[in-house]
Amino acid sequence: MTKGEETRQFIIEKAAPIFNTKGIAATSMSDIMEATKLSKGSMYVHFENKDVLACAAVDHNMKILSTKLETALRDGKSAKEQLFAYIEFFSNPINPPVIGGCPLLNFGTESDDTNPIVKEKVNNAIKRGQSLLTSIIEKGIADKEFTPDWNSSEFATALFAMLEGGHLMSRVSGNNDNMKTIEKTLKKIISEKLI
Amino acid sequence: MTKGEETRQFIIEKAAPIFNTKGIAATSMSDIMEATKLSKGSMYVHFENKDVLACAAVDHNMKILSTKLETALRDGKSAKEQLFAYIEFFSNPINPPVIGGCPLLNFGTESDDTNPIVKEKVNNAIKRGQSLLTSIIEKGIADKEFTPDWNSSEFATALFAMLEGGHLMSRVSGNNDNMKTIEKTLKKIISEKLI
DNA sequence: TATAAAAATGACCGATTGGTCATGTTTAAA
DNA sequence: TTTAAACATGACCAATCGGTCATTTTTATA
Repeated sequence: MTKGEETRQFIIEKAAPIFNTKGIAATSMSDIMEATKLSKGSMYVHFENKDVLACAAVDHNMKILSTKLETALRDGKSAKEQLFAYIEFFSNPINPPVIGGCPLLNFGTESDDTNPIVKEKVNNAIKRGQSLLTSIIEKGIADKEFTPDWNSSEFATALFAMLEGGHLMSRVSGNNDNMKTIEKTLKKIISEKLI
Repeated sequence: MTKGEETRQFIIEKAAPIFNTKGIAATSMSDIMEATKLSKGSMYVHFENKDVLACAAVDHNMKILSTKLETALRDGKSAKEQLFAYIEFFSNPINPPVIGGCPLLNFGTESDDTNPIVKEKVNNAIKRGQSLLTSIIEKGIADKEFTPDWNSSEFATALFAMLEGGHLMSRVSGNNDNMKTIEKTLKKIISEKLI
């Protein structure tokens, strides 16, 4: 990595949690300057404008999420264990895997009416999440772990929605109670599908 | 209503959809001035600052939501019908009952890390939503409509989370497909609890 | 080690932000 | 109809916004 690439990456890493916490619109270049201790001119050497930096920060936040999720799923031996790991990975919104909370929720709600580029990034990330879940369930069905009549993509959608909704509820209430209820509910449904 | 109260209300009604669409931080007083065709000074006669106006707009958006929801539930004769009406009320995020989409989702995600006052407003609104759902289910159980072993508050939480999560997914994807899947899933679960 | 390119700096720019206030106009009660 | 209070106006304010650029410093290669 050249010096320039290093600095660019450094800025992204410092900026990502700020954008995810405050939102894109509410984050100023001064915020990033303060966090990086870099001058304004230097920021614009590496990013042609704030939007480009914000997009890079969005990507980075989602990358952290998917990387950490991948790690969390790796130890799951069965499909059931992987689904449980997936749920547990999202079960602590007060101390979430990505600083500022779920970037899909944060950037999705901010961008849906205002920023089509970020919106599409979030849309694709959600689709990837859904298809990952679907494939885990289908693997479980193929391995005779789950009942074959289980509608995999339908449940994947429901599970994903519940986790995102539960994330919101817990973040706003300031505790994980709602999320724990959802974790319990989801695990019960999955257990009922075990053969 | 005095002239002043009328103007104040007029400003709130014009401002509410803007705040709900763009977000609080990204909405400027100039945006409100343009929408109301009022002068800046006039805005500050009725609201001491932007935060106060934003809070009033948040309240107004939530009021619209709860009022429309109340109307939608009124015709439901049984508990089952009311639950279905509740779900259907939220089943079209692309053309939602409140301009800009669900204010709980929008203001909740924006405020959770930055605005404790709005955060608490959203928290209370969610609690009201949950207890409304819980009481409908419990009425259904008392009326021998649902099986008595149904955990009402647990399902209320799950239902609420799924609707919010589905709302996000549909808004970001630009269509109601995910929400329709969730509607179907929820209705199936409820139907299984019918006696 | 010489040197050209890349990176970093910070003063500076116009535009916009939230907010104030003296002034003029409208409202509503006496 | 008088009159004081309430309301509306828009020029104005300091602060901050995103962004530029001439200049200096650092990097990396020949």
